[in-house]
Order: sequence, then C-alpha cells, then structure tokens
Amino acid sequence: MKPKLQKPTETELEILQILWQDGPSSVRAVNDKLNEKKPVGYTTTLKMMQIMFDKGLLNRAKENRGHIYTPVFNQDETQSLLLDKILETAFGGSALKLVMQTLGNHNPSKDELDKIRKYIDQIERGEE
Amino acid sequence: MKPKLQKPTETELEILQILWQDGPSSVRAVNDKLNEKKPVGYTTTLKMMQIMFDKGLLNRAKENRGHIYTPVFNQDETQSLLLDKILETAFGGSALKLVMQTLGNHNPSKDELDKIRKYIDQIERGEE
DNA sequence: TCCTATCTACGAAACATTTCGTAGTTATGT
DNA sequence: ACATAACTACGAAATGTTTCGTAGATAGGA
Repeated sequence: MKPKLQKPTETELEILQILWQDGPSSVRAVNDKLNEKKPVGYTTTLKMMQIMFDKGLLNRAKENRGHIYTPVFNQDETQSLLLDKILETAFGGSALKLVMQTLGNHNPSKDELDKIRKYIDQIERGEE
Repeated sequence: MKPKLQKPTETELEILQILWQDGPSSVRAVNDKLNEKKPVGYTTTLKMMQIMFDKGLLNRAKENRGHIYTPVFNQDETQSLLLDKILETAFGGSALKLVMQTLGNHNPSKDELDKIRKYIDQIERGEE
C-alpha cells in the first residue's frame, strides 16, 4: 500500500529533484549529480536513499548489481504539500500574498506574465 | 550588529507568526496563543524564545518581572527567504510553476484574481 | 515576614537529520 | 580460482531540533 505523503527534508528534496528531472536512476547517478553542486560521499547518498526507501518516499527495483530508484510521489503533489505548509506557517493562509511576493521577487518575463494572465482568465471562467 | 537572516525552523515560524500578528509579546502571551492549537509547556516556549534570541531571530526588552520579545526580521523578508528556498529545492527555479500551482490549489476569489491582474499590469509597465 | 505567583536560566533527555567508515556480497575479466 | 570494481547493509558519530524538569530570583498580598 502506498504510504501517506509526508514532507521531505532538505536533503531528501535535493535527491527527489534529481529523480524527477532525470527519471529512474541508480545511487551512482544521483551521487554524481549531487557532486556537481557540492562534495558528498557515495555511502552518504546511498544511506539517504535507503532511508527514503524505508520511509516510503522511493521505490526501487533490482537491476544488475544494484538498484534503480524512483520517487513514489510525483513532483506536483509534493510541491502542493510544501506550498500548503508554507502558506500556513509563513503566510498566515493568504495565497494572494504568496503569489504577489513571488511575482515581485522574480522579474518574470512578458511571456510568463501572459501565461499567468491566461490562467487567471481560465480560472475565472471556471475552467480549471 | 544585525545578524544575517537565516531560515527559521517549523516551531520557530509558529512563534514568529504570533509575534508578527500580535506585535511585541511576553513568553506567557505567546505560550497561551500556541496552546489554543496544541498543548505545549511554558518552559518549552520559553526555551525556544531564548534560543531564538541567542540566534538573533528575536530582540527582547526587560519589562516588569519578565521580557517582551520582538522579531528581528519582518514577515516580508522571511517569506521571501522561504519562497526562494522552496523555489530552488522543489520547483527547480520556476517561479511561474509555483504561482500557477498556488492559484490552482486555492480557488481564489474574483477580487483576489483582480488584484493579481492589476499587479501583473503594474509589473509589465515597469512600475514595481 | 513569609507564602505564593510568575518569571528566568540551565541542563539534559528524546528525537530527527546528515554524514561516513567498515565489512561483506556479487559480477566480471584474467 | 582469484583479484578487482561496484554495489549493499549496518552501525554509529556529529549535528540540529524540540521538549521539559528543576532550581533560583523577584514582586505582591496575607
């Protein structure tokens, strides 16, 4: 049975990010990718992924000598969980404030702004 | 000297939230407010706020028998920090995705959508 | 004055997260 | 068959977070 979605830690998120981006991967592949940003030992990454497997955050399948890992939860549902959390604990529940802050802090391109406008129109017409 | 802004933990955020909302408060007041949600001992709250003071997250002033605490960092800068973090670790840097997710998950009112539209127009005209 | 209320400071336990060393397994090539 | 390379499992240290008990200071009322 699929365990309940729980909030991943910082390090777990870094690993999930790689798996979402690159698809099912070996510990070796994940560790290599992590090391592009900062040095981290192979067994450290291995242990993390084993823990995530135990927690029910990752699935794995035997392949040759090792394992191939995949995330149990997709990026969207994890993002939603994190946003809900931060919305409550830091924004006092105001989604409006959160959106405005984000837009204000990140000089979005004209193209991106257009996409948001279209999306808002869509919601207003009840087409979500 | 004002220390550098650092990411508060979950519990620290709950306390900050109260201080941002209610203004400068005693440990007693914060603890009472926390207990409206879940039971937590007085000395637990006291210790947390002392730690936050040591970390440079809170200021305090003597008043009568005890202290009155105030946040060093305001809500806006803290929110920005948390958003930046989550943007990197969970959204791979895509602010657009983050905004869309938030809008999609929280049925904003017509009024709120209008406010966002106006804000987008403002950004596009370079008036932020 | 002396009891009680309320507060502080401190230490430490309980728990969670992150890191890595060591030992052992297994497939592959010589 | 043996050495090597790549992997796993396990235990444990180091660090960070959360919780609370105990001891001591201080003000106010009986």
